[in-house]
Amino acid sequence: MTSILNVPAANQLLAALPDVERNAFMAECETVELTFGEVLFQPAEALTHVYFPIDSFISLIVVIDGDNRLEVAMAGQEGMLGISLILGIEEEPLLALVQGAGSALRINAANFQRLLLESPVLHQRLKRYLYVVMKQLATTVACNHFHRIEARLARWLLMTQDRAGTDHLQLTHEFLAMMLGVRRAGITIAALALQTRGLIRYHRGEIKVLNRTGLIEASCACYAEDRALYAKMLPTL
Amino acid sequence: MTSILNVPAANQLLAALPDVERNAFMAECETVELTFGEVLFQPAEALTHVYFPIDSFISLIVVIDGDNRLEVAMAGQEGMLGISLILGIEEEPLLALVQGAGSALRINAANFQRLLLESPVLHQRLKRYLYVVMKQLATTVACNHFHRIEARLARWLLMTQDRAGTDHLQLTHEFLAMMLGVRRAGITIAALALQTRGLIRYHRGEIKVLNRTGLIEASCACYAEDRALYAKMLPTL
DNA sequence: AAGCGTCGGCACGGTAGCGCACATAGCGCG
DNA sequence: CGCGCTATGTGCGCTACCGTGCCGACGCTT
Repeated sequence: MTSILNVPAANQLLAALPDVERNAFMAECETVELTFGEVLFQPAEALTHVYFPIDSFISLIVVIDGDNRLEVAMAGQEGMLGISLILGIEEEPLLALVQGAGSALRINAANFQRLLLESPVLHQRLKRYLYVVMKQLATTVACNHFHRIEARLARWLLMTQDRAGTDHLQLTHEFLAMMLGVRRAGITIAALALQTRGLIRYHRGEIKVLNRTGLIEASCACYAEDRALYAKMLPTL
Repeated sequence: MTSILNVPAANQLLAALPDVERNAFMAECETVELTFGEVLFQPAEALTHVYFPIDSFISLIVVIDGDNRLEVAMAGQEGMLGISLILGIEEEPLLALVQGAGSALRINAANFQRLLLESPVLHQRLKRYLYVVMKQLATTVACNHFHRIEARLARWLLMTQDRAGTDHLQLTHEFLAMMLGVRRAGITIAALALQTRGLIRYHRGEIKVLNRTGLIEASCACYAEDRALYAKMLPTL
């Protein structure tokens, strides 16, 4: 009887909903397991489902000039995938790549749009989330432009840690280089600097965050700003 | 009698509306003159009005680390200012700086939100515009990261020309440097290269576009992509 | 225990763009 | 006509990062 109340709390956008709305929403959802490297959306492809990660997390990536790639946003249990459907647009602008395996709630696009009309609190909450993502996108333009690799790497590790919900991440330098749009050698140098300062430790694709506070200091202010904006717009209650 | 039909056609978001919706909207609008350098919104400030430029155009700027500035979007007669109000959020994330003096339609925030509920075509059109801006933001992250100053400058000049509606722009290197987040000397070099190729001519703050096609070739593909997306999502009819 | 693929450290020369500073040159104003 | 302001050109040394390629180390497989 109470099981329905325990499960959905895992996604922060859904957790704070009134019971009626959440139950109606959950009734249309299915739980899916996402595997590392899976592509949820291709740019400009028709959007058939919307995802609410529970313990998985997904990178949103711009593909430019054919082969250049750059991560511009990330979604985990604090967010959702398929935000353009909030606007009634049935395609996603970005490549959505599963970066942390785990489960997510999934809902059919048509049902999602219908429920949006019937669930005012959900609708408002998702519009606020969309706003947060937009502002973060704008910040990211400037962050990528002005901040050095080391600070951006620190920010990125923190964001990932928040979404993964563990201090133990599985990431190679190669992968990080693609996310930040830089050389692998560039990541090696930055990661080495963070490790030397005792903030992280890594070894063959396993990164452990040792000192979160120090990592925040090493990152640019963009990380703290992102968090503050989310907390302000989408309080957990 | 027909005057109401002539004026509003100037803004592309409003021009394509059914008469009923447009008339209702226009009834709440006032025309204002915007002057160069005027600030329409400060980041995180309460949003009292929404603007639909007619022949003015406005830069949306991220302010980061206290003093760094970078333009991340632009709005002219093809767009609007105050997009977050489409989502029901009464603050803007960015600094809105009038870059081309001219007129704009202005509407009170409360009336705007009310009209949105009563005008389905307008609402849908604005949601599509918001999507376009979001995708352009994402593209801009990558553009600023991967493309060189010269290409970005060319793109920027083209975007500005479209919004100014003339091949004669008033812009100093100093100003361009701020928009692109680079040194003035960097702009001098890039502008000189474009001038040498016969694409533009400039002199003490006056820039003339001589060869639009050539300028498009000199710019990165981002310009053409932006245009294509807008045309696809918001056909002029 | 040997082999092999993956991961990370490192070195090389090259380049875009930086910060700074200074020089020139139109243009308006008295 | 000359003064001063603003806009532009340019030079210098410097930094961050690039592309490439190599090598060693680890650890999984057989």
